[in-house]
Amino acid sequence: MTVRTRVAPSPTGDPHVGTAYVALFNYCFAKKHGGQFILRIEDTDQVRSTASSERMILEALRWVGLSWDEGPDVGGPHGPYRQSERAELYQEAAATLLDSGHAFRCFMTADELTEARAAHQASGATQSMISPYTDLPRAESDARAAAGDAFVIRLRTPREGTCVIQDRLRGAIEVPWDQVDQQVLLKSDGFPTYHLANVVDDHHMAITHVLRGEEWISSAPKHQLLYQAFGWQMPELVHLPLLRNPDKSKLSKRKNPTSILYYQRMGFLPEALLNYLGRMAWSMPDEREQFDLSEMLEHFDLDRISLGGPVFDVTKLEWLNGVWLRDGLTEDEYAQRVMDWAFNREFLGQIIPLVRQRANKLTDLAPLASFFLQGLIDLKPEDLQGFKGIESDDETRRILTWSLWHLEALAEWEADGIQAVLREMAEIMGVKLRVLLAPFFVALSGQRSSTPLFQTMGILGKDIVRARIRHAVDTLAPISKKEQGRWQKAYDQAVAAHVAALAAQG
RNA sequence: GUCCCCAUCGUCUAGUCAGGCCCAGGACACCGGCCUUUCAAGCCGGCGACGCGGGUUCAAAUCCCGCUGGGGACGCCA
Repeated sequence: MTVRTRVAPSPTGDPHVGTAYVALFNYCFAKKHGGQFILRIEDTDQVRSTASSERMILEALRWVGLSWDEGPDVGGPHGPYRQSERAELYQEAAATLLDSGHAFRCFMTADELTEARAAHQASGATQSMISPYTDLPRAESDARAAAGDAFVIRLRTPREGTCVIQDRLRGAIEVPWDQVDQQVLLKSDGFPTYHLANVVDDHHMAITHVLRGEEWISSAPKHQLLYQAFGWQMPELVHLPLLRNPDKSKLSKRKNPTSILYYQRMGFLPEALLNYLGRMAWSMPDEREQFDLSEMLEHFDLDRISLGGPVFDVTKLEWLNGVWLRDGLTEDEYAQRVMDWAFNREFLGQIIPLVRQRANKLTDLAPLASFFLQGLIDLKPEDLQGFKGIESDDETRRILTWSLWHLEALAEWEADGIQAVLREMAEIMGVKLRVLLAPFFVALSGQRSSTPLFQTMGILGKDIVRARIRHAVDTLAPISKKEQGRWQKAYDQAVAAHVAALAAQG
């Protein structure tokens, strides 16, 4: 049997380093065994999936040096490789489960569900919740469906006994069945959830081994149940430890830059980033720190995976990147990398229009544009003090923090959208736009005035902006847990009040 | 709260499955020194961990149990 693995990112945001980490291990495992590595796009969330996210994820994975044998861009014998294009397959699968009694229709509305969940929680129940439609006779269920009542299809789960799943790294894992919920398999929009789609696709794509994040362990019983219901052979499960923030929680963009694009923009080499990800939970037999993909592949062994969740330590990544920069490249290659990174037509082309009116000589460009080429900006508290219209450090910190939160909601990171969001923020906070913006100039460029802010932010990119703003806030004073909670509440209320006011206006 | 996973320096880890070679090795960071016109880089040195308690054993970082701690899941997200 040929080993076949896959990585299945969801195109709902920026390319995540965790995706590259999981992809790397899947790639190495498949290739080590002479097998194939597949890339599949899990875009069953109609609301959040975007084409641009998918494009960025593919580009980012290629950038770090990964490639796949089958995927939406390269095709393959088991396509299509985008779940939104495989809808029929899941519908059929769901119908099969309905007929075999392994699944049932649930007619609860979203509101009913929310209420039931609250009641369930309040009751102090220690078992998973059960739908009132679990045992609705099939004829009645069919009748309601035919009448046009909205429904989802849920998995019928055993209520007694213990489920045993096998994890390649951990051995047997036992989960009481009464803890396993009646997972929605098909949503009311007719699209499958991850759970159904992933089982159906892994089977049809002949996936033999699933290397995925540890966060999936708790849904493994449901997946196993599905394989059994379909009468399919289940792939071997390998749950990888999760990448962590410095505080040990699951790596998240609120606490740490997680986008591959950020590390690219910050001047990390793809080889170094991939090398570093290969050092997460894994080590070379001789413990060497620097290695490339082919070397990792040569020595890859699942048994060398350690199970403690590794903290993604940017400082060590920086050191490793330095090693690559110093020892891994010839001078010509180095020069080429610098050009690829920022000294190219495309990147300079974005910056030139912003600086040319402000410069009399080419030498004027360096001081005007240097911050486009920097990482974090070195700031002293005084740099962020004495703004007209701002009374205190806390006000500055709040302006920056709230604005950052507000910007998170932006679907597409470009100047016009950024402008709209910040204008709205000024209104919400009841300050003039120019007052609100003043700290941004310093936080982002280190100077009181610079190139036009919104366009500048667009070019810098979401992650650099986020990192610099956070750094500026920290320069004045790090946000304490208490403050975080208080501000979040106040922010939510202010936004709600603003929305209400707008609605009242008509 | 319930269930599940995990546990070696601050961080990444070797060693754990096949107990003795480990009063625990390497790397990052930090501190000190050497080199050097400066700063880096490099080299040398220092600091620093088997979470706790019970067992099993001649012998435990390694095996077993409990506790504690950390993490994850509990969505018509993935």
